[in-house]
Amino acid sequence: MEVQDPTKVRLIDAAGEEFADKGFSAARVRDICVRAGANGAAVNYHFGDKEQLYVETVLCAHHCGMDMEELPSNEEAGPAEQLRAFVHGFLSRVLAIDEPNAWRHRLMLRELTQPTPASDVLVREVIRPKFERLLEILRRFRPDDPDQKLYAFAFSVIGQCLHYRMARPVAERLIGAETLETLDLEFLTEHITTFSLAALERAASEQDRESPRLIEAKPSL
Amino acid sequence: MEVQDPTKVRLIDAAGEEFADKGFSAARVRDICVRAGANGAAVNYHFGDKEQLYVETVLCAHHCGMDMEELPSNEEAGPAEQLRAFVHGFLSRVLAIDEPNAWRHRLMLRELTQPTPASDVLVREVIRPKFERLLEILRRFRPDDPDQKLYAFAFSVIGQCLHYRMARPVAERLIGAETLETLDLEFLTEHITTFSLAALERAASEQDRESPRLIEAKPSL
Amino acid sequence: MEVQDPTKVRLIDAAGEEFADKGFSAARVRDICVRAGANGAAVNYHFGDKEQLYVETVLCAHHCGMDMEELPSNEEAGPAEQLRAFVHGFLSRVLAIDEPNAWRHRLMLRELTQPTPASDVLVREVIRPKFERLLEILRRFRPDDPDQKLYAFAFSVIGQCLHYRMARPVAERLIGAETLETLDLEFLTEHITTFSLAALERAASEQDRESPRLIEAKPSL
Amino acid sequence: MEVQDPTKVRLIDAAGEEFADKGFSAARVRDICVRAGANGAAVNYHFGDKEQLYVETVLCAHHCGMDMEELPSNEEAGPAEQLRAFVHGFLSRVLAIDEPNAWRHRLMLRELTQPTPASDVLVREVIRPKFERLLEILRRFRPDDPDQKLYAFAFSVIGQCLHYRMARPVAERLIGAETLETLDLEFLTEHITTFSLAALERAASEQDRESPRLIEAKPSL
DNA sequence: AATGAATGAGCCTTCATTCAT
DNA sequence: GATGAATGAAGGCTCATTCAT
Repeated sequence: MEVQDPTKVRLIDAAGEEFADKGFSAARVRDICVRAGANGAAVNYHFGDKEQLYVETVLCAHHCGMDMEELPSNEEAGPAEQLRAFVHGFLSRVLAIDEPNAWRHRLMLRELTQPTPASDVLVREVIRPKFERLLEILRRFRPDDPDQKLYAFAFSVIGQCLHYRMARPVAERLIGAETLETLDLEFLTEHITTFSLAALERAASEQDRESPRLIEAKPSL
Repeated sequence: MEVQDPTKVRLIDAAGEEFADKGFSAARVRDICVRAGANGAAVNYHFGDKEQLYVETVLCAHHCGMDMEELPSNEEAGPAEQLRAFVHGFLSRVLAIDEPNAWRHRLMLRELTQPTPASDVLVREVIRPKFERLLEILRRFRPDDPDQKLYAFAFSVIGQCLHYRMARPVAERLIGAETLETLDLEFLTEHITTFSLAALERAASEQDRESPRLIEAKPSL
Repeated sequence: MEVQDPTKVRLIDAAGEEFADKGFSAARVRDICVRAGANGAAVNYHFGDKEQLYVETVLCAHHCGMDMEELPSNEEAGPAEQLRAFVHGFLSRVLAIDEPNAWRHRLMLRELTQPTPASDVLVREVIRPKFERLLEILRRFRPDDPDQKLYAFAFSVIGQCLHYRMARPVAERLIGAETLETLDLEFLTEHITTFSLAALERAASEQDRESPRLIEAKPSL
Repeated sequence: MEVQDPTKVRLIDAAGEEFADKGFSAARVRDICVRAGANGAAVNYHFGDKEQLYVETVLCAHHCGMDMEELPSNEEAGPAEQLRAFVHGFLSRVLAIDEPNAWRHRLMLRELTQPTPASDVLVREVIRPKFERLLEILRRFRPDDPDQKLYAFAFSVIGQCLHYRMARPVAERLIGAETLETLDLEFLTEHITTFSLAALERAASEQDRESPRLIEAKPSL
């Protein structure tokens, strides 16, 4: 029933915003302290230096706030439903941008494209479990495909989702902010799930036709 | 037909590498000058300041080196072939990472996620034409879909491709560098084209049946 | 007969080591506290500030631990024996370096070369009595010499002894640590006493003959 | 005929004064820059950081200014004259305190008692040659003594000289500044030379009598 | 009596920029 | 056209000190 250290927490919260907005090198520890309402030496007192603050901020990003499980889906549901649940859960975090603690998502996205030593833990504890979960779902559609193919499927699903955060600023300029707003969580969940199901449910025989390099060599499978 | 100032060119080239590697704020003008074999005051002499150097570097990234129209697809080909050609062309740039001038791609990718004032021109002159071209292709598959839906299709295609650059560091850790190598240009062109065609070629009637809120009602799948 | 505050004592002991090793400004109060196993605010709590801690440490250096009067020489002994006893006592402290409380000696040596306000007391209570004692001894050799000459003799004796602490690091590099080890307390007591006696016992008449500006005149030598 | 860089030279000069006065850690680079009339970033521009400035300052201390050779003594002079010349030359630097460039001496004295990595060069290039020179002189007095004994003689000579710099502040308080002034270069040269000659010229037979530990064991030699 | 959290002054250093040549 | 020297602003960080408990 102990009250958690408010200064340190506020510091991490402020650092999260700054790091997510500006990146590590452009973020100023002074700004972080001001934002946290703390003294300019506070980060050095609590974290040693800027880099350790960054590490702790990234770790906190998925320890404290990323337990937003997308799992309302029962395991007994069909694979399509599981995929839809996965996409929904994934997108819900990808699209979260205005809510409090949104910096956690933005910061983790930064780690995806520009990994730092801090992202090792991130991959191990957050991303890999999620990736394995997706692979399981996909394997129910394509039990005979090699891993390589499954990976490509997984990346296709993930890539579609992530794109809405990664390239959001550009997307806004391309189709306008209002139109982009209409591509909301429900719409995109439906779209991406359907889009992906079409490929996954296509008969394996059809699938094989598509490999131009192996047409003669691989007759029936 | 004058030979361009070699120092200025070397400067932009060096700046491109630095900016692509480290981002704007983490890049050091001194490092850029050293890399270009120029004096420490060279960027200020040639470009005024760091920011203008960045702008010119970004502009050069698609003016000088983005002779990106490697699309050998004839207009008379079927839409599937056109899509394949588009994906192939897009992926070829996305996957280019080791070749000289690779910084141009990496730098533009940075602009996607963290747009700067310099990216306005980028969107207008490079990205939008490409996006429109993709929309044309997709519209031949789905002439009756609203724009909103077409945008979603386009983003699905683009997102799949871009993911292999955006999240490449993480992907390497997830499936291993060697396995990731096997997902090469040919393989991914085939995979993404097929994956997308499956969704695009599915009848619109099927498409519409998939209401996201009919989970229990969903009959067969 | 109260047991003295153990924390305060440990603090002074730790401070002594730090100050003797690094000097006043390079010593860190945090390191002192850590070394004393006390809280980081302990020195400010017990001593007010760093400077007062230094003063108290210097004072303690000769109050508590400088039971330096190990001179077993009887007053009735000849002056040569008294000189030997003095040199022995002085050297024994000068050469003490590894024993516990060695910081007291090292710290006082620092005060010799870089005096601080704290060294006023040191001179008055420790150094001057010792100096006067040496002058008494020397005066028995040279009752007719002026003070100026006696001072020079005294400084010659003291200078020879102190050199083995002052320039010890350099001496080690010059002749090697092992060879320097052979110049131990007994050896040096003998050497310095003999060396000095030779000068002291030389007849004053001889002494005066040695005019520095009679280089050619110098007869035999 | 090139004019030497004034800023860098002024910087070293100012640094010399500061370091000699306050030691490395207590010296402020800002003060050094102010004293040199240079910008606060000047030391970092010219030397990289404070530590490298210190090293260069120490090196400069004996490269540029320590070529004040005490050698007006001809090699053909007797050993006593050579010793006198050595003492004179050594003392002249030891006592130099008010003249310009005096910081060189004070700084090197600091290195004697508190050696830093920078003092390696100092020992090798400045101190050891001087020490060897002294040993040569002494060996002419005592050709049969072992090295150990010669070292002790050398340290006795050096110790007497150095004491007037090492403990000068304390000596002032002990005998008064005015009296200390009378112990000037000429007086001390004479005193220390005579003092040392008495010991050196004492017959070897006498010398041996003095070793109390070997009285019975070492009868005649 | 003693501590952990927090502070503020100031230091070293970095870095883009300018200036004289 | 280009450079080396020099600068000013600002950043991260250290450290002694203070305060509430």
